Parts: sequence; structure tokens; C-alpha cells
Amino acid sequence: MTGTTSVGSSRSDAVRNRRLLLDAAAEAFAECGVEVSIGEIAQRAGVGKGTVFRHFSSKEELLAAIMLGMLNELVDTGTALLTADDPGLALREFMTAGVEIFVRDRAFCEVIGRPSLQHAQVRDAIDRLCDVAEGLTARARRQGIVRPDITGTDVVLILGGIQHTAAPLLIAEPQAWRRYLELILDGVTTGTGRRLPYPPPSRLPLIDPDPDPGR
Amino acid sequence: MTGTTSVGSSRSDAVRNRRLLLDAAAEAFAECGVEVSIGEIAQRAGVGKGTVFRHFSSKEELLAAIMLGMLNELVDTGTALLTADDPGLALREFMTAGVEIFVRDRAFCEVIGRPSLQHAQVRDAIDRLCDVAEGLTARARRQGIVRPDITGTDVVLILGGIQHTAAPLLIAEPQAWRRYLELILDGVTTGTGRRLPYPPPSRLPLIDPDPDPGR
Amino acid sequence: MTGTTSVGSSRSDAVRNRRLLLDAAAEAFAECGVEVSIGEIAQRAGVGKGTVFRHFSSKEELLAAIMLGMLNELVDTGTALLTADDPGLALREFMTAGVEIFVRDRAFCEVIGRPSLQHAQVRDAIDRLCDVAEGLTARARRQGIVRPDITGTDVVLILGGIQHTAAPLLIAEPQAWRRYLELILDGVTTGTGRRLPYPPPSRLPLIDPDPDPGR
Amino acid sequence: MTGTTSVGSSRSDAVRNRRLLLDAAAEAFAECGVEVSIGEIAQRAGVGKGTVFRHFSSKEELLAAIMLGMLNELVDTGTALLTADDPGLALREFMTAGVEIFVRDRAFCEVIGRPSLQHAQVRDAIDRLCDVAEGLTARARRQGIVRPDITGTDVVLILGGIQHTAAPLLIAEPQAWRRYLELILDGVTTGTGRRLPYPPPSRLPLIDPDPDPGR
DNA sequence: CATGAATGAGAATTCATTCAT
DNA sequence: CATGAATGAATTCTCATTCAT
Repeated sequence: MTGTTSVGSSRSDAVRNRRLLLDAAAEAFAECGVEVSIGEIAQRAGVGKGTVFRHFSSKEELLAAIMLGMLNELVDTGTALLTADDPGLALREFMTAGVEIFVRDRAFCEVIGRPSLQHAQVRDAIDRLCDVAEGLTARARRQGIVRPDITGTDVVLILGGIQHTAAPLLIAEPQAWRRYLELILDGVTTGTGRRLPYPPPSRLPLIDPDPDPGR
Repeated sequence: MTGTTSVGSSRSDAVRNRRLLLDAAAEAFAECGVEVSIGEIAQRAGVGKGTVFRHFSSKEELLAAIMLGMLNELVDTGTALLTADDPGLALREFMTAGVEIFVRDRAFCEVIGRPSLQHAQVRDAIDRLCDVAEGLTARARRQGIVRPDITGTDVVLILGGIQHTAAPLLIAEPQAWRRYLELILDGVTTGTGRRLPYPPPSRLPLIDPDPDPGR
Repeated sequence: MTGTTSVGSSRSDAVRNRRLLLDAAAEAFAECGVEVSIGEIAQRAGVGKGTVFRHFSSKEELLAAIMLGMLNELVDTGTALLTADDPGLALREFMTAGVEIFVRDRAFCEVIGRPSLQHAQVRDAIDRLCDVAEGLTARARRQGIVRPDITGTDVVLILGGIQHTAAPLLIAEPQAWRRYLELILDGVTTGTGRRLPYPPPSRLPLIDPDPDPGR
Repeated sequence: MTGTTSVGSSRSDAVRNRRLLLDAAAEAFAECGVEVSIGEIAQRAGVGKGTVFRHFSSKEELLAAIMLGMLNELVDTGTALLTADDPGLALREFMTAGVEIFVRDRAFCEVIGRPSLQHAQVRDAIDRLCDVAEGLTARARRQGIVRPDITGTDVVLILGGIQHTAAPLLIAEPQAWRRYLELILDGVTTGTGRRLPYPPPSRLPLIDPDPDPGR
């Protein structure tokens, strides 16, 4: 009845279900975006809808858990790259990894790009991501590879921008984003030497209230 | 006459209501995106729900009317710039005008970025927009201002990308997008001379069916 | 403005509109049944919806007017047949004319078969129809052509029954009702030995598309 | 097991609700016809509107489930009668059972009489019904009880015709259909000389109130 | 008088969330 | 603990009817 063959260790069942759920939700959110229904997720996980709410108090929480996992992965990737030999290549690899995540995951794009309505933990993870990006950018900057007024936050923001630019092409050409990554890297790295016309953002301004006016 | 879809009654109250409706809908779509409800739009316009459907046979039509208006405006702007003296400045002004529209309007971003399932007229307008952008790009290209492998479609795609890049900043810093426009212009215009790693898109691939898998 | 070429004799306009309206409504009700919308009728008549309500205080009244017209026509037909030479043939001709009306008019079937919710005038017309039918039946009865316990009301009721019996066949075989008219006249079990005038259907023709034109 | 469409949860409360729902829907459809609203059905069943859609994916499905149940019952009745001793009596009993169903159920009349656009299963059931009717008719035909050119499909069509003939009488005289069943069996003009089993109606009983219960 | 614009109740359907089993 | 049944608010859209122009 509980899904295990032996005498229902409810504890391990729960752990297993949580895993199943996270995987299914990740897949569903990636494919369908944040609007995917809890029913769809539960079905993909092979559990009941109630189980979703046992593990995550709301859809919002579930989404946050998934997003956190991806953000942390990217933070880890960036952290590892902080000690790479070639700072320019490291930055490029970080951005490549970043865009790849955006490109694979509709919900990720929607969540990172809509910074209000967000979970505290997700914000913190985005902050950490900006920190790591800043670390990588600073190294490249010191080597003159990157324009002096480009920040880590710029880099994080740009990841989503690249995905979004290529989005209409991605069904037909799943790698099209590489074109725009390269394009912006040219702008980011060398540039014309002119100061950019607008000062860099210090940090992503994550505003609590009014998540979706008019709804 | 003004780009509206239906016949256009000449009765003054109806004309006024239609204007009210278009304005309210434009505002609502701009603020809330395409998911805003007809009820919300009707309320903002100060009319009954039925009145919305009297003027536009479906939510889709209303959205299309608004989007068409904005697309056509931008096409007109671009067309006027085709005969400007300075091709480089013309392209920059076109892109500035373009991003300004994206930045002001959530629905516009959603519609242009998710081009499937769309109204034929909207598609046509997007095509015309790409054509105009190509005209502007070609002129700049011939003068060596723009990389040889940048197309009008690239330019149109990039408009949305810039908006999306700056989106999280826009509440606090409504002009932040200028930073990223400049950044990408550096990439677009001079670049490093390297070929981009991915061939340019010929045209926005507008795919009819199943725009939202998993729903 | 008013539709006339000369100085708007509003009076004759109104008369003309009423005629237009009755014709359009008759056609629309016949094709689509009582559920056809006032908008559809107004459009077919080439007038505004308001005009419908100026001439008929409600949809119900308009429907009643049309139904009355048809009922009266049938009453007249029956009345004329009361003096025909052959009472048996007269009854048969009356029933033929009756079924032809039912067969041509969806709304007529719906209204006559659903006797509640009805207009006093329509009821009166139905009563008169029964009287005429009784006259015809009585003559035939006296000649021994018709069973002694068949009444005019029976005959009227049977008209609708015949239409309804043949209804599923009528799209493919518009004359199929003749089969069932003959059947009920001749009798199923005993019969006269004559072949029925219409071949038997092999199977109910179940047609997929558009079951309800004009909706 | 019993002819329901979906999987059939084993939870007792759900089973009970499904039963409640089917009963309420059957009653509502019977009384009001297919136009009865889901809200009305839900209310009669004492459940929320959502519950209806949990059990049946659309109104169409719910209707089909009910109709199928009735069709199958009638098919079963007919099948059992195929082995009855007296073929003439068997046919009469089949037709009696058939008309009884029509008479009890407005939706049934509407569905069988407007057979386009229908659920595949419902069509199949109607086909099976015609087959059974043909079996019964053939037996009677071989014994010379029935005219040689009457088919099973005729018989099925006639069931609805009888109901429709008697419909205006049924509120006042619920058994009036027996008259018309006998009539069509014996024949109008020739007949067997037996009195019809139900006295003739004096006049169409046109009842004012309650035009369309359940609307 | 004629018009057709506005209205708003009502229909089917979806879905996050709660809770009895 | 897990389940999935029940709920009801919200959404898009239709239409008879009223009324300002």
C-alpha cells in the first residue's frame, strides 16, 4: 500500500517520495514553466496530490526548492571556476553553464526574471550567485579581459537575457543561444572602451510586495 | 483607420468606450502581462465585461489589436529611420525605440518572445519588423558599422533580450536597460572580428501548434 | 438613414421592417430551432437588434408570431380540404401538408411538442388545428376509412411524431418521412400489402459534423 | 463493471458520490433535457461543481455515461427477448420497454433523435440497439407478423416517434403513449378492430406554468 | 422610430488547497 | 503517512434585454 515491498518504513518512503517529487517537479517546471499544475507534477512523480502538499506547504515552496537546487549548482560551478587558470575562459565557462540552465528550464527563466514574489532563500541564492559571478568577473577585469565597469550582477542578468534573446529560435535551433552569448561576450570583454551610459547595478533589487499587479 | 481590427462604429459613445477599452487594456497588459483577466480590463475601463467582447471577439483579438498597434508604431519608426543620414545612429535609435516598447510592456515581451500560436496579423507585423530591422542593419553593415553577420532578425531578437536582462532592475532603475543596449551595441557594431559561433537566424520561426507543452 | 429613399415615411418603414423581420425569423427558426439568437435573426433581417424588440416585446412573442402564421396556414389548408370530394384523400393531404411543415421547421417541432410555456394565441391556434383535423377525421371515419376511435387531436399529435421518427434520416433523405406517414396510415402489422413509398433505412445515419447550424 | 466510463475509485465516499451524481444527473437530464446545467446537477447531487468534473471530464461525458446505461439496458432487454417463444409478443415487449425509456427521459429523446456529433460509444450502442431490433423484427417478419419491409432501424426510430407523438399528453396522462404504440402496431386505417388500449385525448392539454424545470 | 452599445447573469471548465479515509 | 476526493473561486465567453444616441 505504501509503495515499499517490506513493512512500510514510512520514514524511507517519505525520503523516496520527496526525491521522486523533486525530480518530477524539476522536469515539469523545466518543460512547462511555473504554470504547470500540481496535478501534473504529482502524476509525473507517481504520487498523490496530497503528498505534494505534505512535503511542500505550497506550490511556491516546491518551486523554490527546485530553483534553489539549480541556483546552488550554478554557484558551485562558479565557485570551482574561481580557481581556474584562465580567468577569461573561466568567466566564459561560467556563463555557458549559466545559459545552459536557463535554456533548459522554462520555470528558471520565469522565476529569475521576475524577482518580486520571491522566496527569501531564493533571493539569498541569487545573491550568492551574483557574488560568485562578481568573483569571476573581478579576476577577468584585473587581467583587462573584461571592461572595467562590468559587475557580477551584470553577468547574471545577462545570462537570462541571452536565453530570452534566443528563445524563439530554440525549438528549431537548440544551440542558437551560443550565437548571442558570443555576441555579448564581445561587448563585455573588449568593447569600444567607452564608458557604458548607465552605472552598473550593485545588486538585484528583489522587491517583496505586489507580485503580480492586476491579478 | 488607426489600426483597430473591427469596423469602427461612428457613434461617439462607442468610439469613446473603444478608446477607453484599448487604453485600459494596453495599460493592464503592459503592467500584468497577457494573463490579466478580461474582468480586470473591463473594470479598469469602467465598462461591463460584455462590452469587451462586443468590441473584440475574444481576449486573443484584443491582445492582438494592442500588440499590432505597438508593432506598427515600431515599424513606422524604423521605416522613417531608413532614410536618416547616419546609418549607425539610425540603427541605434531604432533599437532604443524598440527596447523602450519592450520595457514598458510585459505583454509585448511575452507575445514577441512566444511567437507560436499567434494571430496571423501579429506574425505579419513581426515579419515586417524584421524586414525594417534588416534594412537598417544592412545600411549600417555596408558602412562597416555593424558586423557582417548580424541580421535584422538578430536585432529584433536582441531588443527583447535587452529588456529581459534589465527587467529585474527596472522598478528601481527604469533606465537601466540603456546600459545593456550599449553593451550589446559594442558587440554588435565592432566586435572582435571573430565570426560568431552560430549562423544567423533567417527569420523568427513562428510555429503554429502546441505552444505550451505539458499544459 | 431610415432605409427609404424618400422622406422617411416611418410608418411604411415599420411595416416593411416587420415583414423583413418575420421572414428572417421564420427562416432562422426553421433552420436553427428556437435557440437561435436574436442577434442572428436581426442580422438576417438586416435590422438592428433593437428593432426586433420594438416589434415584438420578447423573443417569445416573435416566436409565437411565426408559429401562429404557420399554424394558421395549416388550419386554412385543412379547412379547404373539409369540402374535398374524397374524405380519405383529404385527410391524407392534410397530414402530408402538416408533416411537411414540421419537417421544414425545427422550431415548429420544438414548440408544438412542448406545450407548456406557450402563448395563449398559439394554444388557440392549436385548438383550431385540432378542430379542423377532427372535421377531416370525422368525415373519413363516417366513411369507414378511419378507425372509429381516432380523433383530430390524434391526427395532429401524429404529425409531429412522424417528423420525429424520420428526423435522424432527413439530412441524408429529406423525403424519408413519407415512409412513416404511409406506415402509420397503412399500419405496421396488417397493412394493405402495398410496398411502402420509401425504402427502409439500413441504419441510423450518424453524421459527425455541425449538428446544429446557426448556433 | 456497471457501464461507467472511468476507472472507478474504490473509496466508499467517492463511490457514493459517483452514485449520487449519476442519479442526480439522470434525473436532471430526464426532467430537463441535455441543456440542464452542471450547476443544477451538482446541486441536486449535493456536491460541488468541481466534483462533477472530477468524475466526468466534461458534460458530454457525463451525458454519454447516462445515455449508455439506458441504451445498454434496452439492448439487454431486447437480447433477452430474442429467445422468447412468441416473436410478435417479443417485438411488442421490446417496443414497450423502448418507449418507456423515451417517455421517462427528455435527454434520451434529444440524444437519440439528434445523433450527430456524438460520443463513439453512444453511436456503437445505438448500432447495437438497431441490431437487436433487427433480430426481433426479423423473427416477427418470418412469421408474417410484420410487414416484409420493416427493419430494426425503423423500429428504433418509431420508438422516439411514439414518445414524441404522446409527449404533449404525458403530464396529464402518463400512459398515453400506449395508445400510439398500439396504433402504429395495429395500423391506423385498417386495424384489427380492437379498441385502442387508451382512450383518445379530447384536446391537447396545454399547461401554463413551469415552462422548463431546471433552467 | 431605428440603432446597436452596454449590461450582467449564467454556462462550462480549471486548479490550488484542504481533509476524510 | 499517503491518498485522491471535494471544494469553490476564477476564467472566458454568450445572449436576451434595456436604453442612450
